[in-house]
Amino acid sequence: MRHAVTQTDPAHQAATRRALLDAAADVFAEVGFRNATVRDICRRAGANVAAVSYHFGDKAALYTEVLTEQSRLAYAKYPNPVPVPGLTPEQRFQAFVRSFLQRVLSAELHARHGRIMAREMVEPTAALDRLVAEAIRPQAELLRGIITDLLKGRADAETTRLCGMSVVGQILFYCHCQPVLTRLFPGAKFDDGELDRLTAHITAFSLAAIHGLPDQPKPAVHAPTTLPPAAPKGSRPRSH
Amino acid sequence: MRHAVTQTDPAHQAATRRALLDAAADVFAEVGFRNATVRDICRRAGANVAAVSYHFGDKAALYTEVLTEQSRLAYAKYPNPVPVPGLTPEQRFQAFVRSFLQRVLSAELHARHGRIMAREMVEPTAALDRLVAEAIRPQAELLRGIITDLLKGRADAETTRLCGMSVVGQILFYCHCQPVLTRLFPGAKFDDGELDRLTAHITAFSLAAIHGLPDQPKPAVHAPTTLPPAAPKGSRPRSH
DNA sequence: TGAAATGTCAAACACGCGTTTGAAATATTT
DNA sequence: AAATATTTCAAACGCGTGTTTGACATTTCA
Repeated sequence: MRHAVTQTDPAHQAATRRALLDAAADVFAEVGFRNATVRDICRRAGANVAAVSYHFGDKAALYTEVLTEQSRLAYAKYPNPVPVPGLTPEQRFQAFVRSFLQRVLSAELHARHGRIMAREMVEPTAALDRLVAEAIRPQAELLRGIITDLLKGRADAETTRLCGMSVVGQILFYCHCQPVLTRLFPGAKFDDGELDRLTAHITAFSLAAIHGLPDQPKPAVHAPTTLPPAAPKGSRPRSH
Repeated sequence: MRHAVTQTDPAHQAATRRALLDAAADVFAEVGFRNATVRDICRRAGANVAAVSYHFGDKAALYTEVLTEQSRLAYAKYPNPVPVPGLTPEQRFQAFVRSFLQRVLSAELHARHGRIMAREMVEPTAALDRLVAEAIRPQAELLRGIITDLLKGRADAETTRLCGMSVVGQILFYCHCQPVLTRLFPGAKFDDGELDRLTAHITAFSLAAIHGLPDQPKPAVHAPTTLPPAAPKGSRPRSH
């Protein structure tokens, strides 16, 4: 990769920083910030051990740069749906789920964004606060708006929030639990090759849930094995 | 005279081993296997650095013992619902969700089981295979049976599996994404103090979804922003 | 008792880590 | 061409890690 040019010709000089960012994105996605070693990153980038310190200051600064870039790449390639007037809330909902899944599972981006985010959630670094403010909270607000429209005033803010978490939980499951899924269902894939299937299921499941929610949230039951608030047999609350 | 046991086992000698297991459970839950240090564990246990090596062989063996014990404790305190004849699938479903949430969020057990499992999923150790075989797969089978009953033959095996993952995804969300949740909703708690609320929501959401699923799974859509399966009116695919 | 077995401890070992160093190699400017 | 700035590199530094060591304390039991 570097034999065609001398080591310090301009193309190669710019390339070292780029190679470090690429290698670091892979390593951080694979093993997380703490377990990643700058020696491994530099080896994959074909650079010297001191390169990270020289080009980025230290390992943490490289990480935040990778985090920012991967997030930017994911949203650039798979942006949130733009609010086209005339779209039904159901259509906006499906588009939201689909783009979310794409960003998080995209094989073309090596699922780096999703895997880095998953690690950041289980083992937060100092970069998480900015990430929440700049990426996650807008995302949550977008989803909240869609679900509010879907509910058409049939539920309070708390229920709306819980519905949002039910949706995001379904999506992130395929990202957070890959190691378990591959062991539980060997042979089955849960990458973006299954994008259409996963989008269709999560959309159908969630829309049926939101449309079918009882108008007033039932009070919580206390006994461990008490009656669910659910309907008896035959009642299919798909009122529509 | 002692009994047939030739080895010495007064309560006092067993105390160090016990203290190590307790301290290790806390530390592993807080920072994960890789980031945990035996020095920290031993300090909290009031033991010497060499204690882990002496009593358990090495750090990894201590970890698998902690993993096994915490799983056992969680299931002992909050067992899966026993299949009482006469219970509706809806009742069995709610009991499943509730006990799952309890095991994973229990403050009394310091949420150790859930936090350790969350880390094990994002960063698997050699212990994950056994964990899947002994704990996770039976759990998945139990849920699959309940959902099969709920669906009453209205969906194929693949849809049943996807529904199970939608349910588990909702539950694990509160366990996997705590750091984000506390930043996104400061002041809100998502621990087992909210057990009733979370159980009620996940149960109502999922039952409405499962009861409301279309009888035949729709074919997956292919265009990135095409119609959702439930589009009332004004359906006009976006061109972009 | 006394010797063997068992548990504890401070110290040290071997290794991997992030980072720094100072010189050498290369680009850039004068 | 000379001088300066930039980038690379092998080597090493300082530190934290899991683990081992060997002396010492305690318990067991003939």
